[in-house]
Amino acid sequence: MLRVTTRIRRELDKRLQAEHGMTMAEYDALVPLIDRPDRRLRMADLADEILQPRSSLTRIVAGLEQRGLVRREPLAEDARGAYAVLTADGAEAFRAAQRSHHDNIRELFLSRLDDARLRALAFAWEDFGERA
Amino acid sequence: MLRVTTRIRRELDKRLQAEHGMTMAEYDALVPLIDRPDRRLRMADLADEILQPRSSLTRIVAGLEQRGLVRREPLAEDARGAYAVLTADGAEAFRAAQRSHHDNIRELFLSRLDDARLRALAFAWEDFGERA
DNA sequence: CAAGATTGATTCGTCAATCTTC
DNA sequence: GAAGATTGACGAATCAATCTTG
Repeated sequence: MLRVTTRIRRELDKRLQAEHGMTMAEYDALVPLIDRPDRRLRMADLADEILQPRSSLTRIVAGLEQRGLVRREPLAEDARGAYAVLTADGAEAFRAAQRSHHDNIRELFLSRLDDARLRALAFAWEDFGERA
Repeated sequence: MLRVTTRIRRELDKRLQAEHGMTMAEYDALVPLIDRPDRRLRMADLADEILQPRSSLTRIVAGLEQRGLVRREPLAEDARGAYAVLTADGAEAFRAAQRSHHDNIRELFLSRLDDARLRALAFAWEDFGERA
């Protein structure tokens, strides 16, 4: 199962790159940002949300910033910290990517499972992270 | 779910490296070899089994060969081809790695699911590869 | 000296190009 | 010219070391 999901993730990544020039690591980083009303998160908090080391997030945000999808902003309260802020371009690019990404997930994954199997999966995984 | 499984795989990989100096890609490549009675497979066939591009397999086998776990062997029938052959050292190293890898899978994954959830997972994933 | 963040250096994975044999 | 396999070159991920501010 780990093998299959890895394979699906690889294919999703490839398509996202081909269709939107965006890696899945970048996509994953944008998700928590677009969910925020102010579209910003501190670097460390964002890194934790997407389960990535801080150094990896630095590279990811650097790439996104260069393409104008995210910008860094210093904090007033703490001169050490920095926000990653989603730009208007970034929000638009993300939504476009999200549409085809969801389509791809349906095609490669969800459509291959009937209702009973989907329910079984939902049951098996619910609260996995929270359980011991 | 894809996120969680990716995270588990990352942790499994890290532990395999720390405990046995072996990546999961290497581990995955050894599995089909140890299953064969003659402990050998053609490079292209092995690449297909583990769902990796041929070029990736070449690197993986190169690393394993350097450590004496695998050796390359030319084919009598076709001078283009090459076998990857598991050595005695390789078989021993693999079995040791396999023990702790299975322990790690139990700890990070299986132990967090009760029987009902394990059955649900098995049901959801059975024959996934074979279905449309 | 701890926390937030970045950088240097290394490794891993992959594509496209290449080499050899069929 | 196609198949089997490897190599060159590049991108992505991550650890340890570093820089700055608290």
